[in-house]
Amino acid sequence: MINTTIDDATLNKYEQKFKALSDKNRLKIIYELNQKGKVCVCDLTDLLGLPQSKLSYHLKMLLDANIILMERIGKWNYYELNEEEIKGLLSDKLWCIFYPNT
Amino acid sequence: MINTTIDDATLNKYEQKFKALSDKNRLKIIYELNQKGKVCVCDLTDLLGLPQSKLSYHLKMLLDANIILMERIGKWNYYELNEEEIKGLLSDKLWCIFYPNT
DNA sequence: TTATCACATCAAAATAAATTGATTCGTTAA
DNA sequence: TTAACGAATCAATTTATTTTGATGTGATAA
Repeated sequence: MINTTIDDATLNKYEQKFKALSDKNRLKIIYELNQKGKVCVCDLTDLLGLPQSKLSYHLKMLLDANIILMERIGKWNYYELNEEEIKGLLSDKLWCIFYPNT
Repeated sequence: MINTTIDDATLNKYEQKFKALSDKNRLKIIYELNQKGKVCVCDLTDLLGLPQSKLSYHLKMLLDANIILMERIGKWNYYELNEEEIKGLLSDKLWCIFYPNT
């Protein structure tokens, strides 16, 4: 057997993605985005009861990991799940538990 | 629509599992365990070039998250992947990229 | 029995991530 | 224009995680 190894770029990439998923606030954000679809930050602060700067911080973690997508419309920033990315990452079983609306 | 929510125990559980996956050392451990099957700690220190206490720390993270399993045989501790758990967590696509021997 | 091996655990230090409140920036409404 | 709004960003602090080296523990071999 060839002694295969795993390249650093791949490790970094998945480290980042799992880090993004490894926080209760962010898991709740993902849950809410699945429930509501495309949501602006001001609505998410209400839904989650988080202060704005904290929410922005966590949204950025998820955005940088490509787990969510952003679209600016006027003065609102709308966020939604990047379903393709999430499905490439998580099992069907987990998707069903976590994201029951799909 | 009923305003469903997600319970705290579930959030805690997945937070822990994703945290366990969100570290390069631990991703490498998982990769090696997949390559080699059941491996004792002393062999893993060689394979990964990590000091023993550091390796023990990361193995504990993975063990606590139920991502790996341990068996003590004589004075050796053998670790292996908990494949069932991992497959319940990660997508097939990711499994293939990360764990090419299955 | 004692020495050694394989490993876990511990306490301290170093590093990283999250929280907070304030500030800034672009957009729109007055 | 300017005031207000929606949201990002920043600096300081708090909190959590990781690393390190040392010590402890149970199993085996001498």
